[in-house]
Amino acid sequence: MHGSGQDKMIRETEKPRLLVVMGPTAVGKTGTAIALAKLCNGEIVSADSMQVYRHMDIGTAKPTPAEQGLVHHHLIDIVDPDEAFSAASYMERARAAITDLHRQGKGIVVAGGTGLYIRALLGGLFDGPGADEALRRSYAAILEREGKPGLYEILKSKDSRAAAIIHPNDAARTVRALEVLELTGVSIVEQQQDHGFAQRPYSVLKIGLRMERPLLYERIEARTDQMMAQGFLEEVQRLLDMGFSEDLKPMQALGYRQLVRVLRGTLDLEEAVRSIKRETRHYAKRQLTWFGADPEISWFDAGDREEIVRSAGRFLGEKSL
RNA sequence: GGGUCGGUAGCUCAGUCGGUAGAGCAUCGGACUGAAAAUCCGAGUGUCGACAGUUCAAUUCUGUCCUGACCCA
Repeated sequence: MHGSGQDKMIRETEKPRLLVVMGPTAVGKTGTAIALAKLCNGEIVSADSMQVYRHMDIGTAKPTPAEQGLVHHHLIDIVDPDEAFSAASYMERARAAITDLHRQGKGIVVAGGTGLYIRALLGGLFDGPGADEALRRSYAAILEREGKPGLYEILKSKDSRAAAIIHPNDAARTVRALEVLELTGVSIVEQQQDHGFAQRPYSVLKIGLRMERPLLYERIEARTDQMMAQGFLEEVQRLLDMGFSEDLKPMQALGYRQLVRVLRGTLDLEEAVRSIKRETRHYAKRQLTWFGADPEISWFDAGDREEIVRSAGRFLGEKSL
């Protein structure tokens, strides 16, 4: 016989169970996540690299106040656009939120389209140094002066293992590899291989939402038009008025960078909307590639809410067995 | 009605002094460990308007037709 005290102990020591809703942009993750959260008396932990920013609402397709009123959302509106943020900050804060929810006995639904953030949350990141702005500025200067070949030559001479993996044109990864080597003395490749995203702090059901490509693209275009109608351009103007520079990372995001140019008068509005639609399609394609490579994902038709709920119920139900 | 210039990839076009063709964008595929809506890599997907003639061989030359733009009436 099991006493209730023992049950409680088992429950407290077992890993938190997570429903993770993933898929390309505009496939309907928000609605599915809300439905699942209601099912399990849960709350939502967003896994979206843009929705973390305050004041960026329309362009990031953030859940509306009404939607956020239905179910509590975490990891949304947690930093200003001029604050540093990263996959590591995400991991730390999302894990804290999950620990909290688990203690409260709440259900937990992770939902988002940022593959790296989900991977970091579920598997960890190698224990390396964060961004070193001074170092990055100095490499940016080298890049400016000598171009990508010059930067890559430095990597080749200092870390041939990393150079073998990183493409000469990929300046972002070249800089990161140099940064890690300089700050730790150990090749980034070695540290990544040792780590291998091997942490398993959670018990997870990965729910992938799929949709026929033409329909997905239609939804992306319709949603872009809707964003414009809702005042996306005005939102960008507001951000600039608040003093957030167009050089900030989040202001380089899809849509924001085009609309900044419209406001600067260097891009035609119609052209900008076309560009946003096109690049959002490309973005969805990259997400599909990322998630498609994950063999742990169970895929569902985005519209088949019943089947998703049934599978989630089975996964969560095992908890009480 | 006459004339000129066009019709080649989904789009805009280049090209072949006759040996079945290639750029940009679109599209498709891939990578991704502290910027990830970022960054980067790869692939041409084609009745060369139609029919006929010349030719070993025609998308290319010739003719007719269809079609678009412009000019003259």
